[in-house]
Amino acid sequence: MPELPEVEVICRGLQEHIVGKRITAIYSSGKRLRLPLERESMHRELVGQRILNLSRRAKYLCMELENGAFLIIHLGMTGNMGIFANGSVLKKHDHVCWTLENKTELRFNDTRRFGAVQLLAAKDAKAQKKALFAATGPEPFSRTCSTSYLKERAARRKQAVKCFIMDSHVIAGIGNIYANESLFRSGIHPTRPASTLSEKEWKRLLTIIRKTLRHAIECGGSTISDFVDASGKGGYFQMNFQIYGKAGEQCSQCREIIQKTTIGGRASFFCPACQQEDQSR
DNA sequence: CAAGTTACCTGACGGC
DNA sequence: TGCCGTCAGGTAACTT
Repeated sequence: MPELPEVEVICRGLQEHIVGKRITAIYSSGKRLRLPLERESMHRELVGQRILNLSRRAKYLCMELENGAFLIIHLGMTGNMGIFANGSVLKKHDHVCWTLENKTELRFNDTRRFGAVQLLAAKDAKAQKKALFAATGPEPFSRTCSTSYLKERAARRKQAVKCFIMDSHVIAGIGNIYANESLFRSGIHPTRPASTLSEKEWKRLLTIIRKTLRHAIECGGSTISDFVDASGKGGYFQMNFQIYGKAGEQCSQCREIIQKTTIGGRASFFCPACQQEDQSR
């Protein structure tokens, strides 16, 4: 579920509640997440440490501690983070709780446990972090992620453009939903081989990806104000999807019936009129 | 090297 | 009512 905008909103929402606070205790459910939880070292490295900052890279949350350690959190499909009163009743699927000095707790909840909580120990955290993101593509809002960058990366790739923009090694943060939305809004058919997009099309697609992500962040931003107890507030904020999940409905632009297909094993939605398969548009 | 497939996991939902 | 199959999507390891 959480793609770049959701992670960004969670990141911003948590900041004011945790930055500057000291971790006083850690609880974990013992259930396995996508990666094994290093309970011992997490306790050793984090307890007593102040949180310096929280940032986002791709769909990961990166928490930096004053001793130089990092906590890297991925929300997987169903993960969420929230702030709760210390000692309040745990919800089902709360897997990790970091108690803070001000009688609150940061909690990681993840129904399907596709998420992961990774500790980067202080002594080589910088190097580990670098290695972790070595193969990760640029952030969509970064200068590095330019029209020419995308065009060059796509040069010899016959892969569907939808799979291409969802590839985190190419560009960070775009999941199935925003890939569908961005391609629809760009008028590009999702199965078009990535190498066939013109410079002009890449330019439009990049602009629209940025616009779509920014809009989604803004829609989610309204939930920040009441972020305490944010866990459980699922869903995709207030953003209205134009194409995702709309199979059989009329296209908002042309009234054509929206089609559904599978691309790269993922549900894909498109308007056959607005997103022509041949590239002569 | 590119690209396709599978595993990981739970809950919701539809069919019977 | 309940059982079963299917689907949902992020990531990385694996196969082709």
